[in-house]
Amino acid sequence: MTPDSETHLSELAKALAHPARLRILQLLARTPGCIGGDIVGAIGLAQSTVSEHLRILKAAGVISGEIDGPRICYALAPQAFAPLSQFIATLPLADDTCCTPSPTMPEKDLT
Amino acid sequence: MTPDSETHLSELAKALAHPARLRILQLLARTPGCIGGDIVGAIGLAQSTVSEHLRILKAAGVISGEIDGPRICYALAPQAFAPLSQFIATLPLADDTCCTPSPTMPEKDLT
DNA sequence: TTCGCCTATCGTCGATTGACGATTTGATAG
DNA sequence: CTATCAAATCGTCAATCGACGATAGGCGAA
Repeated sequence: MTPDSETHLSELAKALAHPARLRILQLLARTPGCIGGDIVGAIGLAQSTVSEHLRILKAAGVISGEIDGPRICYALAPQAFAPLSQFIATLPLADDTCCTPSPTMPEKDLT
Repeated sequence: MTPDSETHLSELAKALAHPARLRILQLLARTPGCIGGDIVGAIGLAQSTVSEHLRILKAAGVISGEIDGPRICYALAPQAFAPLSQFIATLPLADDTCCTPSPTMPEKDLT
């Protein structure tokens, strides 16, 4: 794992690390066509705040914004999350570690 | 999607949203047995900083810490990431949206 | 051109995060 | 009991984040 890919992965994760951004992504996934300012109404935050979240998502490369006349058409770039999925998928290699209490049912840990 | 699960997902993502924590998770995944303070040496941060990252990971439920004599045995809880993987997996539903430039090859977007 | 709508950017604010050294807690060894 | 080592917690600091209102820019309609 190069420091580069580490940074990239953490930036991908950061894009998902906010409820508002999760909602935006879901909204994009659900909406059949293009969507612009309707996002503001659906999310319930100020227009400038939503724009900022969209900027973050775009900077992370997980959405793209196409200018479509007076508005903008946002679309998911689902492939962008592949590295993150892969990373998660490679983690459970160690499910036979010495003292895992119960990986399949970790109800109580010493929080 | 309940507000609850939104929060939970964003917290899972936040656990991954830092290079040091990614490195810790990888280290845990790679290490055959238990591991305690060796993490500090491997990560290259101060002991208190590493301890804080471990606390965050534990709070997110993605690792568990078992007291093992004078040290602590940390172990992954790989299942913890399942909700996040699922969320990502459900996103590409909209790959037929009106104006996706090219979901399979989004080389250039209007960054 | 001028108006109105949609989006982006700017500036500011409080809250949170990340890092560190210093200190405290906990358990084993002597 | 005391020394020692590992880990957690505390206190502090700079940096980043998230939200907002205000403002600026782009485009179509009148």
